[in-house]
Amino acid sequence: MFGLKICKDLSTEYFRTNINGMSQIISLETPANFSFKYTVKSHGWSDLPPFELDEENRWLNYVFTDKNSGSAISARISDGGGKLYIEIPDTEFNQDKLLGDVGHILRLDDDLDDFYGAIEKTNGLAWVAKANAGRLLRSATVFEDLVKTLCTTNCSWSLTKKMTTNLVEKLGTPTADGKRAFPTPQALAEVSVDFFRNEIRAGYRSPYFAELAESAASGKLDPESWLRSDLPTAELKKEIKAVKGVGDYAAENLLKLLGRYDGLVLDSWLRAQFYKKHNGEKVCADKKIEKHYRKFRSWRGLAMWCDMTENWFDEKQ
DNA sequence: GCGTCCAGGTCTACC
DNA sequence: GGTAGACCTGGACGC
Repeated sequence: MFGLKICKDLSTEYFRTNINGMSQIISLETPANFSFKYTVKSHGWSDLPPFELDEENRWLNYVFTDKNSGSAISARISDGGGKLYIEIPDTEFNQDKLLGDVGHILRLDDDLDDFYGAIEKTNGLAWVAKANAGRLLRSATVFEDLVKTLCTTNCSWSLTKKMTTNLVEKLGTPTADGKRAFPTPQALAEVSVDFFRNEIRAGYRSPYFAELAESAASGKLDPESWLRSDLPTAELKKEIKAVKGVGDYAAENLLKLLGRYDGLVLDSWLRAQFYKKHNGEKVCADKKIEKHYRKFRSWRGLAMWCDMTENWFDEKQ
């Protein structure tokens, strides 16, 4: 396992450099089969604030929150071949927590050997292991991923971006350099349903957001506990679906970000991609899609995602 | 510029 | 368990 443990091990080996006395750079070792490029572009999250991706200059920006102090800092993460370099302002911030969060969002502790083994003999998927793809970018908290997933339901990607941007800009903790973190459950719980409707443009989802924020802020619901849950995936899915506004698609999307790939996360886009690639552009039942990926067992959701997003990457590594 | 239609996933009521 | 209609927004399109 990489992630937190390794981050702790590295905590005494920080590589610090002052840049004009304004910022410092911390380095973090990555697993041998980690690809920065394939991870940050693994799905649409890098397009949503507080993520900011610069493909040309190869860095990913994210605004981290220190839960204890309540402060937020903007961090620029870039790849240095075997290491990540994280540039942060030269200010007081819990660096162990920051490194843990970086490991979490980039899935450094994901063990994909079994997945690569499951797909290595499958025509059309060999590139995945070769490119070290398969790590799916996620937010620093499950709560943030849950809210963002709700923002993807029943709307266009542009509306998802709009809602997420409004949440961050109107309710996120500001950083010293003018950026904002994703709002905490407490910050969301302080605004009304009308605020979600009129300011966030969440439409009919507004009461769902208000209810979710209230539950998470009061401690009645603890989305972070799902990361450590021992429940079988079907049971955990049932628990996630108990959140108003979360149906099959949203629950499976969140499970995917929790590291459980049993579900295919079928939405209209994914179905259309499958019809195009494997069914002669003809519509078919979901059961046929499920049958196609059944052989990958607990990895079927990740196998399908990689299969459908193959053409997102210009050249294979 | 305005009106209309459509896509998108979930909830609720009903069978 | 399956199905139909409502929910709401932004984009596309026609006028």
